[in-house]
Amino acid sequence: MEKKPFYITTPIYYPSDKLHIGHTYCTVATDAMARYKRLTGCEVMFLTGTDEHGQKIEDKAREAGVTPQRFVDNIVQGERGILDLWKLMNISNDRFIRTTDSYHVSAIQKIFKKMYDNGDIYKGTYKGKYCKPCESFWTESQLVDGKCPDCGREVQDAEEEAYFFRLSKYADQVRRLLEDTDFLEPRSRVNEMVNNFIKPGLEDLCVSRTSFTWGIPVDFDPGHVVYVWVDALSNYITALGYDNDQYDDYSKFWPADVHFVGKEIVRFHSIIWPAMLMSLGEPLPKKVFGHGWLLLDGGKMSKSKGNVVDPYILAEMFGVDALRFFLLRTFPFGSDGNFSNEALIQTINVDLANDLGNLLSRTVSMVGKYFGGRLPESQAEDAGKDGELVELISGLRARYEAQMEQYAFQNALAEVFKVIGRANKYIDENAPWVLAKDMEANGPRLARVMYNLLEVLRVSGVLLTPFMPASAQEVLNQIGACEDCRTWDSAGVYGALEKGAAVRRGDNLFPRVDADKALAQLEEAAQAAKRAALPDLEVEPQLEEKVDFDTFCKSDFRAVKVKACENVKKSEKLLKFTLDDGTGTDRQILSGIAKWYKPEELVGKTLMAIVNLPPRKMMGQESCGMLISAVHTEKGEEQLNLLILDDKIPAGAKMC
RNA sequence: CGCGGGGUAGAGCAGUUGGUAGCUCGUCGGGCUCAUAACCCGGAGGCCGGAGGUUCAAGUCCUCCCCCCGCAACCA
Repeated sequence: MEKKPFYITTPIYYPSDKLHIGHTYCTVATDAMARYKRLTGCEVMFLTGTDEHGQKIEDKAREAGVTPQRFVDNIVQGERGILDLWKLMNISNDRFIRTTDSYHVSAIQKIFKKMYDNGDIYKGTYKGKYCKPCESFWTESQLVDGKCPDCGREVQDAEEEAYFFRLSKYADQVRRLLEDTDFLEPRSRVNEMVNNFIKPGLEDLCVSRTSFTWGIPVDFDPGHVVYVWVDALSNYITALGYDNDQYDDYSKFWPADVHFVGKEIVRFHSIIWPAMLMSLGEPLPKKVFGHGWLLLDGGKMSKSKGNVVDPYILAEMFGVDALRFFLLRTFPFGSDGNFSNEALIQTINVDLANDLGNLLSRTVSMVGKYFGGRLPESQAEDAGKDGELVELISGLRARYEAQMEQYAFQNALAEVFKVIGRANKYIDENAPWVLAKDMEANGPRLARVMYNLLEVLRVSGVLLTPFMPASAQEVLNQIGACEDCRTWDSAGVYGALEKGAAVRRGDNLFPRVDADKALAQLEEAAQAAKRAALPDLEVEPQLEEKVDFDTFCKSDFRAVKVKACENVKKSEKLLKFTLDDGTGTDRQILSGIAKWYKPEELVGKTLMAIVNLPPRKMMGQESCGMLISAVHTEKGEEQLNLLILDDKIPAGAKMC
């Protein structure tokens, strides 16, 4: 039988920075959906990727002193980059598109030309405010107090030649699409779009730029590059081979079944993207789903707030499956959710360790203890005691499916865990350890109790596979599920597990997390990350104030030789130097550099000192002058290097 | 009156078309011992942001007000 195609996408992410937990959330959700569809027998195309052009990347690359291409290469392919992250998170995307891929670039040029030729893209002028020193355009609303938001200087009216897309032409069609169909979900987003953007009147959209060069050139008009809309949104079709020879699945997979997008880009996907496709005469995607954000302390996550959560740290600490599960189990997909480490740990401990992990552990252990790991064929059911559980198992797949089809991951998982909870209760009701006291009489009954528990684990295991691929397989392995009873079909029926399947006890699937310890570790990791984010190298800014030559000349700098050096008792910072300053009398200087130097390594060195500072007492000892050091900051940590001079310079030589 | 979302037990959330207010954690008490000090049962704890209104009946519909959050057009 022909498999039903299913095409699902994440947004393509903007690699100006490393990705955070919010991106991970969206990608994990898409992955769970893709795996679910594969499980049900669809032929799935799961696309994700990166949107790599634009001013911001160009600027960031310049700051970093590399070409834009190298800059994005590093974030995408580099260590702990985007590809690494998706590998770590066990993301099963079939394709990964980068807007710098050559096939995409040439396809975009064709698409742009096509829309130009059909009259939907035309040349006009883009009016704005221009800041000359910054060489940047701003809109009226971006200005801060009427001045350039970057440098605060005055801006001037300016015009720039640009291409525009006739978005206005499609306003009515798009409005009907939004209001009369379930193209955009959740429904609450529709009002927002219509009220905010369509009702006030859709203006034509500026789709090219001349103010930067890091973009796809408009091939028939040098100097212009394609601006983000056409470039980025079209990825969903170019990745299938639209207007290029790299791939050839367009007819098979387009229109997409669903685009998962964050609520901040719903506008682009529900207004601009359909309009573009209308212009191209191509079918529209079946659905755009705008999911919510993960908030921290009720507010938005952002670099500037310094509250960005690093998925690497969490995955490494708690396990990939636990993190994936948490994200989809805890938050309704359509609305915002409050992320916290406490909630993550709680979910792991309650759902995964106490309920699921412990159910597996106690069940497998009892099958081992009472039956040597293999249940007998002869089992005695007790309709009164088993009925409710058996019915729950039989209907679970259908309830799960109903929720999954609405992208209600949270509810789908709640259904699974309702049954897991019921199974734990079932153990209590049937007290297998009591039955086991008389195996002769109760053996078959006990076997059936255990079998029912294994069935709960089997069906749950199958249905949890899209969320926790590795752990769910381990559940199925431990209960000895055969290949045929791990399928979607088998998850829909009670009794698919072979009666005599052999269990195999394994390690604890989800160990309990020690919350206090884990939180302390996370705090530490966060601090470390903060340090790593500090600039590699910082030096003090130069003084604005001038010093006159005479004043400068009053400072008497001399070469000095270290005759002896020792730590000052009871002082952590001070070293005591005995110096030859060329006068024939030893000079003593105390210097707060013990953190950087050991006394013995400095003996015999030639250093630089200012010798006419007034003597000063430190820790009860006199210091006559000061040794000169170079200081700078690395990763926020102060670094110090003494000026060590050439040994051929004689003691007492004047510095000038 | 720019737009949208939200204000429900100590915390975090669910509440479909109006009909006795639920879940998880925490807390208090009990049970069990197979299991990852886990599991099971029970109790306490809410005038569902405030004020009006519709209705036999409102967290759920209508009006007004207060508070929190996000977005506000080329910023990807």
